[in-house]
Amino acid sequence: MPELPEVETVRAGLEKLLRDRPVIQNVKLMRGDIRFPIPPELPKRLEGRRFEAIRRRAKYILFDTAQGALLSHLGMTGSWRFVEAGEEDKHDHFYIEFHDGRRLAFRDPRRFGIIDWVDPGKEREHPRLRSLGVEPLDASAFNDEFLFQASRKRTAPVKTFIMDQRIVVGIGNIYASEALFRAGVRPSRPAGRLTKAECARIVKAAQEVLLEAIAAGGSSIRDYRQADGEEGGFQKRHFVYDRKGLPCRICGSSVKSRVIGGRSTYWCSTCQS
DNA sequence: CGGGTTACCTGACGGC
DNA sequence: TGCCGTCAGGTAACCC
Repeated sequence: MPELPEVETVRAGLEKLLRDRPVIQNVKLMRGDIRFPIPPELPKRLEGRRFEAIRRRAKYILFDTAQGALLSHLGMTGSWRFVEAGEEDKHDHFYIEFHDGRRLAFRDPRRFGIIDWVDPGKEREHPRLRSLGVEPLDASAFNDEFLFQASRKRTAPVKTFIMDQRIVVGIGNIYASEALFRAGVRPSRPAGRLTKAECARIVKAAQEVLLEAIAAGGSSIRDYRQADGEEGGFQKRHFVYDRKGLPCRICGSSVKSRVIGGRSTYWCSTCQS
């Protein structure tokens, strides 16, 4: 579900809402049965501490404390939300209760999310973080030369390639289709046959679409909400995603869709080659 | 190693 | 109304 813009929106929202750095009074584990079990020692790591900073790496959010960090991935349906009395849900996996009386819940109906603990100084070797590729908004790392070199001899479709988190992080199923539309490159093109110029267009398009989506608060298709509960607004500005059979917003021809790499993929066969 | 498929889960939606 | 099939912002574990 959430890709880089949604995760970044949630991170920024949490950072703002927790700016006064309230002390964590207690952590209540409700159910630990997500993809990988929630570490049972989470409460003792967090209680009595405060979040010194809230950062993002790829689609992960890191909540820094003085003695390590809480790591979260939202999977498809994960969310962080402040929950008032009476707003509890059976899909709440744990609550973080602050001294000021607020209660932050990690909610994840489909349970594809990840919660883990990162020991101080061990970020680079953490199993979930160590194989991640470059940040797409880091222009010094994600550029035409990088994408061109990384894609040589790769036969996978370019859409699958740019969604590979070991290459470049943060791009998921929505923004892969949207970026390739803007770049004028068909998603089925073998990555290894992209020209340098096409790589440059893909990099620029991906950075633009991610930044615009962040500015709009992300895309709310189904579950996703910002940290304050509001919907994102970028879904209104999708050119192709979820628009099968509808007219291309540029040329009017019917938007195409088929499964590539196991994921629904959208493109305009007139605008993209 | 690269590339392809399957599995993990719940809930929403459309067709009958 | 209800039942059933399909699909969903992701990723890890397999297989070849």
